[in-house]
Amino acid sequence: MKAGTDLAQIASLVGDPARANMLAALMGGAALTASELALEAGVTLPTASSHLAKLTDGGLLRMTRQGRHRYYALADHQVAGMLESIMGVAATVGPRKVLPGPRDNAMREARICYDHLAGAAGVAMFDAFAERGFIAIDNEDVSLTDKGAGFFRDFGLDIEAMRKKRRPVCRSCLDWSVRRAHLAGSLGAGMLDRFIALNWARREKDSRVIRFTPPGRAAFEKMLRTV
Amino acid sequence: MKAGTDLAQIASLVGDPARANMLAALMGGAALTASELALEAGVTLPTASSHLAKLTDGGLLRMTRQGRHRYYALADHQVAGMLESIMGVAATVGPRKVLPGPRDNAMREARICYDHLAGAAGVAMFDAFAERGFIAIDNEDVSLTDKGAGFFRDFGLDIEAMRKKRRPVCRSCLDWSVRRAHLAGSLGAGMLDRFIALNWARREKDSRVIRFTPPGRAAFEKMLRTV
DNA sequence: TTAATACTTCGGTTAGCATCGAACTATGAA
DNA sequence: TTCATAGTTCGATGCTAACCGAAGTATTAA
Repeated sequence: MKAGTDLAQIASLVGDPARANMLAALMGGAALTASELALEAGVTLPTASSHLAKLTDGGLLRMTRQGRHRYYALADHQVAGMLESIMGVAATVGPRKVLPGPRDNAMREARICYDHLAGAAGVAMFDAFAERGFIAIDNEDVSLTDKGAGFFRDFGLDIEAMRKKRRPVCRSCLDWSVRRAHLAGSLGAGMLDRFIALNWARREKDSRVIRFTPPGRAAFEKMLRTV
Repeated sequence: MKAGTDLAQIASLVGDPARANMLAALMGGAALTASELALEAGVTLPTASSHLAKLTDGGLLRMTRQGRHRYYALADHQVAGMLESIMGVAATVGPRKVLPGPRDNAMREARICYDHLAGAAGVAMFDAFAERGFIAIDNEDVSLTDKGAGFFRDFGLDIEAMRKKRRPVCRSCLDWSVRRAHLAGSLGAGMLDRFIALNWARREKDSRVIRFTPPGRAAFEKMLRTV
């Protein structure tokens, strides 16, 4: 019964449309200012300010001052994971009758999900790695194989450093747009970092869209084929 | 922006105290009648009925009629996972002053998490195995040692068969009730199977609670000590 | 048929909270 | 200092939704 109260407290924070829009915007991983979030949520500054205070008090956001700006970001990975899991449920039960506009198309193709690659490109990568036995999948659980560790090391990732961190190396994450799993965890984040470092892709400013460069797209697809 | 709306829709369903209490009660895995859930939520039948309709429409619950009863249960695995993840956030953020009721106590003590043992008993077992060097823990990653393989073989598990499967043999899984790791993967599942085969424990019907038999409890604790 | 149980629907009340404008605080620039 | 930008606090308003009692439907029991 007290469990229900805790549940309700957190969920009701997410359950308001204005706040939910702010949280969704922050799932891109970037920290945003109060004004930007107000715009994103479609409310005035005072309203946004009140919501942001609630979210921060509730432990869902953390705030850092920088000059006269206040940057808000998701508090931690656990919060991001919770939001993804709610989105996952929303995607499976939702009406799903939205015809995607041009911008949505880009989102469906490749976007950032907290800090790793999601969308069709993310799903394709996940499938390719599984196919080749670089990752082992057991329902919800994903683990890195020895064979995979070798490949990712060659690709420029520091697997040992990842293993030392508290964050899971491998995780699957359900994609709301395609309803398929993609690669999360520090491995997923590391791969996206590498793509950007190699100039295969870049983040679109103030958006969750990931744009592949033409040579990057080719290299990415080649990697999937040869994998 | 559409993402935020979906998010809010689902979260607001969970965000009402009465509904959250119902959902929490249903996390036990058992299907409950409308009257039972009304009692659980502390509201009258009409109010409960209205809430249950919303939850069912929203895709969070599924209902089956049986005579003049209507049994409600969580819609699927994904919904249960979402609730767990919200509880996880609530636990890290929340005041942590919950006095668990008798039923919650059983859940905290020993319950099933997918297919392996969780709760205090699961954590104790995990710690004991780690202590003795049967499993090696490197932050998130857990691996089976040679010494451990010998022990588990003697206990009746087919380690070689587990290694052949794609599923990771060893995994750790974070427990929301105690916030400590316990043993997942095929080894975790195998151990629980053995406990049940040995009649040390059994699953409570329509629930996630695991009940140890008195001799089973003694044998389990002896195993932990001698391990 | 009658009665009882299990649950839903309807209607009206109430309380909470999201919202905004206006005024206030704080940081930075001229 | 003065002005501008960024954000918060306050007070009033209005809408939503949770709630219950009473009446209605459905299923089983006698």
